[in-house]
Formats: sequence, structure tokens, C-alpha cells
Amino acid sequence: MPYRSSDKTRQKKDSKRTSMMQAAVQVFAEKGYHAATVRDIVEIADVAVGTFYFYFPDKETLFTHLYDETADFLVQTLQQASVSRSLWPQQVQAIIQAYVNLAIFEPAIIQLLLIGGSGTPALATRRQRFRHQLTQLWQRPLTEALTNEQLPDQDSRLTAEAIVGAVDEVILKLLNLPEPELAADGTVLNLTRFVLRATGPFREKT
Amino acid sequence: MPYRSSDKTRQKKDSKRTSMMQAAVQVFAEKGYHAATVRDIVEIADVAVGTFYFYFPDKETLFTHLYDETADFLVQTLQQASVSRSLWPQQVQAIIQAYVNLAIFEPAIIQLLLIGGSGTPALATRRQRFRHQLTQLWQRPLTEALTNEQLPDQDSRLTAEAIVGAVDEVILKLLNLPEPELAADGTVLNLTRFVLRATGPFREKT
Amino acid sequence: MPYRSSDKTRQKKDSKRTSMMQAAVQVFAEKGYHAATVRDIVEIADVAVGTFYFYFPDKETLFTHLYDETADFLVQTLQQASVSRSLWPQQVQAIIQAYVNLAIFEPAIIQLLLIGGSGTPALATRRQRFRHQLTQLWQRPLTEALTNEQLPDQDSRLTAEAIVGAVDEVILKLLNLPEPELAADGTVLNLTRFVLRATGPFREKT
Amino acid sequence: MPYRSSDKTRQKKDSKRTSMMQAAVQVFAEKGYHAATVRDIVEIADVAVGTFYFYFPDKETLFTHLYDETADFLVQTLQQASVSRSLWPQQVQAIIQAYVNLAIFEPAIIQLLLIGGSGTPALATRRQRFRHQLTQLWQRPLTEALTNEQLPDQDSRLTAEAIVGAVDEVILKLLNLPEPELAADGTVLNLTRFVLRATGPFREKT
DNA sequence: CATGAATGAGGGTTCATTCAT
DNA sequence: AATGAATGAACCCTCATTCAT
Repeated sequence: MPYRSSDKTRQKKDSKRTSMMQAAVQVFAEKGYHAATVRDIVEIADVAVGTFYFYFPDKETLFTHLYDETADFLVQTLQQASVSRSLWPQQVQAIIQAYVNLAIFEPAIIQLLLIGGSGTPALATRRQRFRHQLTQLWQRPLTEALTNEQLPDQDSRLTAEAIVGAVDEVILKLLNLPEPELAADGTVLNLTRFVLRATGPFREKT
Repeated sequence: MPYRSSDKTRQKKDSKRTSMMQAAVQVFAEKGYHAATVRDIVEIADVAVGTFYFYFPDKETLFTHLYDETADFLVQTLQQASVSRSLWPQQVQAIIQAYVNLAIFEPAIIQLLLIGGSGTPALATRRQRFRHQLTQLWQRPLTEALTNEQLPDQDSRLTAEAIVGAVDEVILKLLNLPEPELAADGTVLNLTRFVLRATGPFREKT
Repeated sequence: MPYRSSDKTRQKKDSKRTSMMQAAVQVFAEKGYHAATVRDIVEIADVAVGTFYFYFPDKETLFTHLYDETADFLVQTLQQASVSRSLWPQQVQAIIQAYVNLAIFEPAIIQLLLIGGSGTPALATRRQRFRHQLTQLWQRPLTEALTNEQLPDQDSRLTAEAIVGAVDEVILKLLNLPEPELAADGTVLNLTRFVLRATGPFREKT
Repeated sequence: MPYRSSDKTRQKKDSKRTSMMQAAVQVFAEKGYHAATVRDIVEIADVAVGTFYFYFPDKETLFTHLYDETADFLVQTLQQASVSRSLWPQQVQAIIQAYVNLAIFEPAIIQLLLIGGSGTPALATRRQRFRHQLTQLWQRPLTEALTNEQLPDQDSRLTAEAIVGAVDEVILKLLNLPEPELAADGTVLNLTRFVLRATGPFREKT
């Protein structure tokens, strides 16, 4: 075996792949799909153009892959925060807390997901799916609370959509601050209050 | 429509300019800033490429100009709806009603404004300014109601931001429906309820 | 009408188009489809890259178009030479004469058609069609002579194919000479003799 | 097959080299010089890219080497068929028979040699040399027969060239058939007749 | 010997922009 | 004013070639 691939090589390979993906997230988040060039990405990752195409089939595939992966990760993370609580107020607080944490910790992720507009037809579908998942993330516990008559009657889908929009907007504004960490706790608190008001008074059942 | 020359006397003179702007709104809204080409625009407007550069210095300037104009128009329209009422609940309902009307009547306007943070650096600033204006649109009457102690104490800025996000998200979803008009009234009603719940019980003062 | 397009403009436009096509024939003939670059072509034609794409949709389309056009032209020319005579020996002589004339006058045309190999799947089909047309060009008068029993019995298709190959080979060799014109007449004479021998003794009928 | 190492002792050692050469012939014949990629070759040969450059200096060298080797092999084979007979008609039949056999048995060889004048400057020379050898292959016995006055007076070089072209064309057509073997015998027969007619009536001398 | 990750020049194509008419 | 032919920088991607392992 004149060429061992499971040693350092493997690590370097993965590191290169990873650094390109990170660079890609950064550039895509910053400039959007069209304005981001492959050259931008490889320059940041400090590799040659050809290397990009050694690891990824093309720009669009990488982008959609990145989008999907990131979206799934975000949804999973929030989902876990949600199911770890049983009462609506605690669920709201947990989801928002998780979301804000993520935004502070990995702002590029959030920016990537909110690029919107229209990079490519393929993205439009992806984006819709993502928004839908986010909506369902809120709608599920909301519907349960409604079923238990713990919340006043309302259109759960519209409420969920509105919450998704509200949370995104507030978090984006938060990220635009010079030092988002400082305002994070306050934002979580007030945003939670907003959502709880918006879904009406919660009455605990026995 | 903000991009229509309001001076009837030069209607003929500016007809090309106008048709190009209308075409531009349409194309930008549909494909985003980068994917939209000058050729797309002039083809729809049925003029030559050179004509574009007679009326506008370049693509980006037109875009930012269009964005500003459209944003101002939207804000003005909602502003008027807002000031025509004196009580918070009526104001909420009026703004949302006006917003939905506009979205149904001229969806391209809304889509143009929500294209997102990509595009160009110049747009980022513009977008922030627009979001800020929208926020203030809500924050002003909200603050007044708070001052009059008609609403429970809350962070008026965060509430306003959240409302902006909520309304946008719901209206975008509405526009994605095959026949938005049919759902318009219901959306106005439920969205208004959402916002009113989110700002807490309103107590009318004498 | 501020822009008249049927005047000098038209001429210049056509001249540019023409010069690019000539350059393309030259480059394609010289290097073959793949080795020929769009940049090669525009440099010879002394225009910018963009100009190429203003006149032609893409490299492949231009190539196939050029090939078709050239092939048709060649076949037409030879066809006319053929039908202008009624007797087989005169037909043979006329076709060969016309072919050699063309080769001397416009050598790039012949080279373009014989590029062969495989530029692109699309070309393979084209090339076959062209060879088929050439074959039929010979087979038609040959069959007629056979029907009139002016030539000895033979497989007219194979004979025609063989003649096509023979003529091409000899003419290509001729073109490789430093001064093809000098050898042209002799080649026509001897090639005609070859073909006449190859189809057997001709017996004129009354 | 010319590209097969004839030394059994180093069969193992050169197995990669051999399989790459076989793969190369196949790929070059199929796609032509430029469209064939080194990757295509090594994938078929099931070795790594680097291995290619251990055995061959570069793509072009391999190609020209392959071309030369193949051309020599073909010429040798036909030569042997030619010298094994003493009379012109038998020589013609033997050469054509050998050519057709080879074409049926190893079509890639023939296709490789007929790829054409594109490729690379270096190939042009090679190709000319090969055509020249083929021409001489026919011209030698032809001249001899002429010297013996067994054939009518003619330009032996032109006749030889024409025969070369004729034979190639017919054999290429044969290879394009779905099942070339079925038509092989008939083609040999008729092609032989064609050539014999084309060189004029053969008179056996004592 | 053999590997395959890495390179970067170069190819086809697009598109914002200019300018002679 | 208006036109559209012309430009060329820049984009995405391919592929021959190298070299550390």
C-alpha cells in the first residue's frame, strides 16, 4: 500500500473541505447566491479554484446542500428545545432561547437562511420548505395547547407564521447590533413576552 | 404607484422612462437584483438598451432609486392609514388592511422590498432604513397608547419590530397562495387579532 | 427615425458577421472543432469576444451551421456540374473538375468538411449525411449508366463510396502541395481516368 | 496488436502500462484527441491519474506514440499480405482482405488512424507519413506490374493514392454498419473488383 | 511504484456599459 | 432622443499536470 489515505491525508482533506464550506457559508451569507463567486470562496479558504470542483460538483449544488444542511440543523436544534418542555410558556421560552443562542454563536447560519429573494429556482422551493418547517415547529405545541384549551381560540397556522416572522425580524435586528451578546438576554425575555401575549392568556389545566 | 410620473403634461415624454421603471420593478421582484438583467428590463419595456442608459446612470442606481421610492410610497400609504384613526385597535386594523390591499393590488412592490440583504452593499443600508421606518410606523401609535396607559407596559421597539416581521411573513405567505384575494379578508381579521393580542389588552381612557 | 439600419450600418454589420465566419472556417479547418477557440476566431476577425455571441448563439451552433452550409454548397456545386452533362465520362470529368476548382479556390472549405474525427455528437450525424450526399452524387449518374447498360455490372453503391474516398484523398494530397494550382490540371486528368477505369469500359448507346 | 507488450516475462510489470494503452486507443478512437481526457483513460484502465504520468510523459506523447505504433502495425500487416503474393490481382485481394479483417477484428485501430487532421500539429506530420506509407504499400506492387507491362500505363502515385482513399472510405462505411462481419466478405469481393478495374486490365506475362 | 489531492491556466459564455449614428 | 452593435471584464467550470505521501 504505497498510499495511506486514512492518516493525516484524511484529516487534511476533511479540513480543506470544511474550510471551503465555512468560507462558502460566510460568502453566501454576506453577498447572496449570485454575488458570491467561487473565487471569493476559494480565496478565503486559501485553495485553488480546481480544488473547489474536486470537492463539490458546482456552485449551486454546494449552495443548496449548505442551505438544506443548515436549515435542518436549525430546525432540529429548535425542535429539541421545544420538546424538552411540556408547557406552552416554557416551550416558547426554550425555542427563543435556543434560536438566540444559535444566532449569537453562529450568525452566518442565520444570515444564510434568510438570504431569500431568489438565488435560483431550486432555492425558492428550499426556502419555502424551510419556512414551512419553522411554522410547524411553532404550530405543533400551539395546537396542543389549544386542544387542551389552555389558550384562547385562534387560527393556529396564522399565529405560527406570524411568530416565525416576528422572531426572525427581531433576531436579525439583534445581529445588526455592534455587540449582540449584550442585548441577547433582554431580547429573549421580551420576545418571549411578546409571543406569550400574542397567543393569549395561558391557563394551566390539571 | 410611486414610479409613475404624476405629472400628466409630460406623460408622453416620460412614457419610456415610466415603462422601464415598471418593467424594472417587475423583473427585480421576480428574479432579484443580480439575476435581473438590463436586457430583461428593456425587452419588457420594449425599448433599446441604449435608452436605458439615457434615463438611468446604471443598473444599481435604478435599483436603489426604485427601492427607495417604493419603500417611501409604502410607508406613506401605511402612515396615512394609521393617522386617520385615533384608537390603537382601529389603527392596527387600518394599517394591516392597507398593507394587504397593497399586496394584493401590487404584489411586485412587496416582493421588491423583501428581496433581502443580498444584492449590493448599498442596498443593505437602504433595507435597514426601510425596516426602521416600518418599525417606527408601528412604534409611534404604540408609544402613544402606552403613554396613555391604554396598553400594558412593554418594550415598544421590540414589539414594533416583531409586528413588522409578523406582518411581512404572513403577507408573503398570502401572496404565495394561488388566489390571494380570496384569503385577504380573513388574513386581515386574524392578523389584526394577532397584533392586538400581542400588544396586550386595550383599555380605552376618557 | 433616429437610427437608420439599412445604410452603412447594415453593411458593416454584415461585414463583421462575414469576417467572423471566414475566420471561423479558417480556424476550424486548421485546428479542428475542439482545438479551435472562440478567442482564436475573434482575434483573426479582429473583434471582441462579446461580438461573437452577438452574432452567433454559441461555438457549436456556428460550427454545425458552417458545416451544413459548406457541405450544401459543395454538393450543390458538384451537382450542377454533374447534371450539365449527359454522358458518364463527361459527368465524371465535370464533377472532378468542379471539385478541384473549388479546392484550389477555397481550400479551407474542403479542409473544414474533412475534419472528421469527432468534434461533437452533432457533427457525427452531419458528417455522415454529407458523405451520403456525396455518395449519391456519384451513384445517381452511375446507376443511370448502368441501367442503360453503358457500364459493366457492379455494386453501384460501393463504387460510388470508393470514388468519393478516392477523390477526397487525391484532392487532399493536392492541397498539401506547395503550389497546388500547377498540378491541378494533371490531377483532374488522371483522376478522371482513374474513375473511368474504375467503373469499367463505357459503351455509348444510340 | 501493436500496443501489447510482446515480452511475457514482464507481463505483470507492464500490465498497467498495457491496460492504459489499450484504454487510450479506445478513448482516442471514440472521442478524438481533444475530447479524450486523461481521466477517461485511467478510469477505464482502473489506475490513478498519477500512474499515467509515471508511464507516459504526457497526453500528447502517448497519443503520437500510439498513432505511430498502430500505423506501423497496420502497414506491416498489409505489407506482409502484399508480399506473400506475386501477381497483382492476388496482391490486391490479399491487402484488402487483410485490411478488412483488421477492421472487423480491431475497429478501434482503424478509427484511431482516421481521426483526422485536427488534434495537434505533431499529428499532422504523423498522419501524412502514414498516408504516404499506405500509398507506397500500393504503389510498389503497382509499379512492378507496370514495369512488367501487365497493366496499362498510368500515374502510379495518383492511382495508389486514390486506392488508399477508396479503401478507407469503404471500410469506414462498413464499420458503421450494425453488424460489419456479415458484409465483410461481400465488401472484400466488390472492393477488390473495384481496384482491379481501376488499375486496368491485367495481362499475365510469362 | 502508485496514489489522488491539489493546482491554475485557459475555455465557453454572460452582461453591464459605451458610442457612433 | 433613441438605437443597437460592439466591447471586455468577469463568471463558472474543465482538465493536463505535479508532488507529498
